Amino acid sequence: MGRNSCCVKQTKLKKGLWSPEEDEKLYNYITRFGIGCWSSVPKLTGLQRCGKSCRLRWINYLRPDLKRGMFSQQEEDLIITLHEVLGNRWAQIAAQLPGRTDNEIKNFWNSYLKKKLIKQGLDPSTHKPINKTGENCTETSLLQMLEPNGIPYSSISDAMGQIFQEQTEISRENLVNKEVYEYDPLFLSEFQAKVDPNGYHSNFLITSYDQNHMEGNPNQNPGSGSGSEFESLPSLMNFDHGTIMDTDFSDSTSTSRMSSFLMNKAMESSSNSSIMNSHAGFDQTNNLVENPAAYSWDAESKLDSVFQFQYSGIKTEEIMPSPWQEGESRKF
DNA sequence: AAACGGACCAACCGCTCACAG
DNA sequence: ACTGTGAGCGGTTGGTCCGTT
Repeated sequence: MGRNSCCVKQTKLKKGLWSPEEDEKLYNYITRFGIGCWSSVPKLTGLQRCGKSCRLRWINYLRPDLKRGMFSQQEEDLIITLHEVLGNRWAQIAAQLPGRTDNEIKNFWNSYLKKKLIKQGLDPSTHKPINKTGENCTETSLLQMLEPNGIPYSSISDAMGQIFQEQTEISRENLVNKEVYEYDPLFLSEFQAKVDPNGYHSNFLITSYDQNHMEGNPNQNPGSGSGSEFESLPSLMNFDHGTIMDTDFSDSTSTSRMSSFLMNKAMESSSNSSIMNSHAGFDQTNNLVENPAAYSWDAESKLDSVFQFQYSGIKTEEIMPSPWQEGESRKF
């Protein structure tokens, strides 16, 4: 039995979407004092929010190292591969994708990747081909398989649920026993070894993944300079992703959803660049300096169909858009 | 133009874990 | 060992957008 939500304790606490003013309060506080005790943040900032809500808002939205915009093909492949090994451990998956949040990845998985795997005939839970005997299938995938044949979901759902749950648990247990929790390049190599050469991941290749970057060594991020800047602010290094990297704010649709607070930050400093790199800089006193390029993007810019994705300071080849990037307009 | 439904995603909720007292 | 508290995680929900009818 869990405790009541912290937001329930105090009836006056506000819920729902954050206003630009609230964002600004939280942003100013964290950038000035760093991350400390979240439960005291509402009191210190004057926000009518619970600490939990403040933490979530910072992690998922306000923190400077967030990468916004669509997922690249590489990120997409990495998520699929990590999910195959880690399951729904979104935080651990997010730890391997700097600038992405667990919530973001979880939403991306549920809204797009899961369906993509199903379309490819793969079970999204096991990542194995869906076969007609139901072996290696989850409830969902089997239901999808049977439903077109005229068998109603409801008639088989309950009966199959337990069986599939057991299978999933066994599979998960094996993964947990691997104790793969931290980034390990050899571990990623193992991913490749596990990839079915005939399956979806046949083209997947992790190239030059920078271990120093993953270990939070900011000096291994040539060209950006952002890592070393963050190194000077230990209190802000308590992120899930301990590293800062170039951020692509080029996605116009996602920026349209930014709060006006962040948008204002952008407009203030977007005089000379259409697609900006996001660099949060800090001065000698560990205060965040509003770098002319920080939080800046051109709200009018459209994402090129072919764009460059900078990963760990290593520029990858041009990445072709995902099918859904080509075929449908999507918001990210 | 209005109604409807699906997709998306920010935020919440319930729970576990870690840790201090 | 027990209890209280805060942090963090994963599942779920509800509001909004957008395409279709």
